[in-house]
Amino acid sequence: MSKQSIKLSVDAVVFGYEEGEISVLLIKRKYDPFKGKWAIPGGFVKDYESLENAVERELHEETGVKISYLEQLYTFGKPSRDPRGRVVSVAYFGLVRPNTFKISASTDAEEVAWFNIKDLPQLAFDHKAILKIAIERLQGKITYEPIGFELLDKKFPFSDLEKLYTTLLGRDIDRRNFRKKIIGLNVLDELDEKVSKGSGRPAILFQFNQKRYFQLKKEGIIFEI
Amino acid sequence: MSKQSIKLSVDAVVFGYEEGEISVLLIKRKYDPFKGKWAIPGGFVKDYESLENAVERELHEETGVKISYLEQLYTFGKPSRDPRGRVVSVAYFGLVRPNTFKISASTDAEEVAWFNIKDLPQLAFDHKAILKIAIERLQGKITYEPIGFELLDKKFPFSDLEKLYTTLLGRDIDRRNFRKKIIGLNVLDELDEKVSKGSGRPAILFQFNQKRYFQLKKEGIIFEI
DNA sequence: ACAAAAGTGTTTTCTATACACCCATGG
DNA sequence: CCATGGGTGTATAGAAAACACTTTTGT
Repeated sequence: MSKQSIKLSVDAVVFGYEEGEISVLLIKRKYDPFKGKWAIPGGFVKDYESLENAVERELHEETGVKISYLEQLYTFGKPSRDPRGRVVSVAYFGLVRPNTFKISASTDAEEVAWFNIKDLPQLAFDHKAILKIAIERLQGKITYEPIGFELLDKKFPFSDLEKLYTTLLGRDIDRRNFRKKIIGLNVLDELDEKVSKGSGRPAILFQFNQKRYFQLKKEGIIFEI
Repeated sequence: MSKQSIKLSVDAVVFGYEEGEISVLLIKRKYDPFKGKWAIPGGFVKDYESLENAVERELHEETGVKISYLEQLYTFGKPSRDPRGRVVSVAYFGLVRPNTFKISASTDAEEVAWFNIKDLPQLAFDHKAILKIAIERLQGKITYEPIGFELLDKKFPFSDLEKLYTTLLGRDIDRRNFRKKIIGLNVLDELDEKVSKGSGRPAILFQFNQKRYFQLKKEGIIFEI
C-alpha cells in the first residue's frame, strides 16, 4: 500500500463554438510518448494541489487558455492507458468562445489548435475515448440544461443561438417554436441594439440574464427542444 | 513528477431498498484514522488493477457484498480530505436488494451495517459529502432511467414499485397514472401468481423483462413521473 | 359485513408540434 | 425592386394530470 506507484493526471476537454462549428482544443505533443501526436491538454497533478487547480493550471500552461468553469467529466483508469506506467486521469470539460482567447503553445506542446469535432486527427493515449465521452456529454447537456452563455458572444442575435442548437443537435429545429420556448424561459434580455449581417433585416441583440441563467442550470431544467 | 506521492483509492456507495426504506451500506473502521467511525467501504487501488476491479474487490473484502454493476459517481480530490496525506478517491455507486446478501465484517472493518439514508451516523473523511452527491444522483436517476430491477425482488406486487418511487421521490404519486405509464413502457411481465399481504385483496406479481429493461436504460428514456 | 389493499377509465388541461407569410435592410 | 435573413401567431394532436369507485380477500 505505502509503495503504491499510481500517478494521477488531469485532462481538460475544452469545446468552442464559432460560426456553426463545434471545435475542441488540442495540443501537439513535444515529447515522447506519442511525440508529434495530437492530445487533449493535461498533465500530472502536484502533490498538494486540488484537481480543479491542476486542470486549470495545465490548460493554461499548455494552451494559454484560462477558464474557471471546468466540470468533472469522468475518471479514466485502465491500467494500460499510458505506456509509461500506471496513470489514472481525471478528465474535465469546459466551454468557451474561441475568439476570446489567444492560444499559444508552450511547455510540452509544440502546437495548439482548434479542431472541428467532425474532423479530428489521430490522438495520443486513450484520448479518442475521452473525447467520445465528452462529446456525448456535450450533446446530452443541451437537453437538460440551458447552454449558450459560455459559447456565444455577450451580445448575440437570436439566430446565433438557434444555429448553435441545430449544430449541437445535428438537425433542424422549428424557428418559431424554439424562439417561443427560449423566450418563455425568461433567460434572455432583449437589448435596444441591432446588428446587420450584410444583407437582410438587422437582428435585435440579446444577452443572457446571468442570474436567471445560473438559477435554471441549478434547477436542472428539463429542456426538450 | 516522477516522485509524485498521491495515492489513489476507490469507494463504493451501495444503496439498498427494503420495505419503504432506502439504506446505504457502511462499515465501522477498525483502525486509525477515524478508528471506530462509520465510513463508506473502499480502499487503495493496486498498481495494476482496474478501478472497477478495485472497487468490487474492496467492497467484497470489507462487507461480503459482491456486485457487478457499479457506476462511476465522482472523483474526490481535495488535498485535505485524508489526514494520512494526499489521497484521491474515485467513488462508485451501486444498487442492491439487501436481502440477497449476507453482510459480514472482515479486514479493516469492525462492523458492517445498513443505515437508513435519513438517519446517518457521523462519517469518516469527507464521506458525508460523497454520500450527499450519491443520494442526489440516485434521486436524479429515477427521472431519466427506469430504476427498480436492481432494488426489488425478482417477483413483486405492483405496489412495491409504487412505494419505491414514492420513497425516492419523497412525495405521493397518482397510482392510476403511474401504473398506466409503467405498463405502457412494456418492461413488466405479468405473472400468474398472486401474493397476499395479510389483509386486503391479493396482488398480482410482476417481474421485469430484463431485455426490455436494459434496452430502455441504454436509450436513456426520459421518464417523468 | 367490514376493513384493507388492489385494480381500473374518462375527462380536462397543458404542452409540443406543425405550418407560411410579412418585415427591414443592403445592394 | 429584388435578394437575404429576421420576426411573428394560430390550430391540431398528443401527453400529463386530475379524479373515485369497484373488487377481492382476511377476519
